[in-house]
Amino acid sequence: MPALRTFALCRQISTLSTVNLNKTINSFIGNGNLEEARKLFDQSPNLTNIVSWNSLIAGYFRYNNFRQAEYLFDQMPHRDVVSWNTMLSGYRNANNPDKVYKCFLHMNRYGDMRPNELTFSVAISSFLHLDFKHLIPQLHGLVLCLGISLNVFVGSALMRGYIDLDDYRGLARVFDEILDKDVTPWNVLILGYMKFGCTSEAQRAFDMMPRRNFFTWSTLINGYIENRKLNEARSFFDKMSEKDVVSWTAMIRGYVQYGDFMKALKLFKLMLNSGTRPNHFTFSTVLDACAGHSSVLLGNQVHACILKSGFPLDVVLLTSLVDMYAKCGDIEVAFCIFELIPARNLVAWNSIIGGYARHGLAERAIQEFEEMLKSGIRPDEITFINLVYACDHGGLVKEGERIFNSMVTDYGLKAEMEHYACMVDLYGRAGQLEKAEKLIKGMPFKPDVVVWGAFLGACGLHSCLELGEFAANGLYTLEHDHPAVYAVLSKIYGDKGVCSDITGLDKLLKKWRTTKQKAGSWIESPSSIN
DNA sequence: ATAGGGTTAG
Repeated sequence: MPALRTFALCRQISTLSTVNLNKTINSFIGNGNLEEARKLFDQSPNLTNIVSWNSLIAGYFRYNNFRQAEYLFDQMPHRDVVSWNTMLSGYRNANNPDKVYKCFLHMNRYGDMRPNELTFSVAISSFLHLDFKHLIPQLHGLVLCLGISLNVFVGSALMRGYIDLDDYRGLARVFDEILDKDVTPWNVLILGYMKFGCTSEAQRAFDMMPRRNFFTWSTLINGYIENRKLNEARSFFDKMSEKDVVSWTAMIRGYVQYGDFMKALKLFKLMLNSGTRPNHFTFSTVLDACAGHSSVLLGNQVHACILKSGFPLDVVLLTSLVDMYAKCGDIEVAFCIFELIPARNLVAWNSIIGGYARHGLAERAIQEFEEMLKSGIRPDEITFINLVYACDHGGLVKEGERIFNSMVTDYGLKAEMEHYACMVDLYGRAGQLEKAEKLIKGMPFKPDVVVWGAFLGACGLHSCLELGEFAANGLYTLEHDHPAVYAVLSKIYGDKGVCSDITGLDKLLKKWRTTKQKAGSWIESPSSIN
């Protein structure tokens, strides 16, 4: 009897100490003191239980010490479902879906462990926006087979999966099946409807949901922006009670995206007056607006605003400045700022090369390209669009041809529509119409309006009747009343003294005169934000 | 001890 009592007492003491040990370890981890936590853990091997192991593993993941987390996991005498989930969630937060996948397989194959809701919520959410997303319906099947209920976490993750897979019905079905929906599944539903372009369904969900939070409003507004409904977006944006930097920036960005630069800049001014402080996302977006508006005056004001705000000029911000000055016509200032960028990345190089290209400074564009290669940055498709564009506008036919070919042979990049359009323009301007024709005929996809337009323009420039008709025909198949068709053809016919054999060309010409596209200077007169 | 939504650069 006394022996039994002693045993019970010991047990109680040891249980208490284990709880205390866990508490102490956790408080060390909470303070970021992993070393102390580990020391304590190692010093009391007979007091550690599975909770302390799991805590330490989670702690190592939190501070990105994957090696130690994996080491401890391997050393564990027993693992429970929390141990596995901790590993999955650690890998998920480290953006390592590959390891999530392997760990999930391992858990089910050898772990003799039944996955729970948390397992699925973590696994599914790691597979979003990736090739792994095709596993998501299978995981859904497994959830059903195991009789696991669709709680808000699993449900929301699954909904996002179906959005990813463009499965409208999957999305709606999962939403219906979620038990005790809180605000998140509703938000995801709005997100999905907006992604599918169903703005009125999204609006209806917004109207009928029982509770809304900040994300609900953001999701609705961003959805309207995505669907080009700027007025709706703005009207909800104005009704939003607590706007933060992100919502302001998203709204400003929306205007920039659709070319309404002045509205973007005015909204930026409202933002400053509202007391919300811009961050580098905002500044970068606003500089984009200045660039689009081609107003170096506004750009200067924003530049001054950035300097005054004491905001650190990082690569992104400096690149936006380079782009802004280049697009506003001040390529020399753009270059000065470019030289200030300490660690130039691909986008920074592309900006300056693009700037030179737009200014017709082909040699300098190519020179910067060489520098870029020397610094070990690999060019991408955009780099080559800029380079070919530079050669096009600088009249460097041979060089353009060489660069275009090296893109494919030396860098393994695929020529896209814009590359072809530039090359056609390049050959066309130089009068090498046959080469342009050959390029068009050899394209792996159907030429678009820009390609045909460039070719047709070249035919007009060099008054080539036969190819001009070929080009006009190509353009006509895409757009029946493209004004360039009649303009260019009538010029060629005039030059060649050929009678129009297109029925009603004169009538069409008259129509063209009335619908002629408005031309405007790229550089607008400076104006202030008001 | 492990879990979920919105914004950058060409």
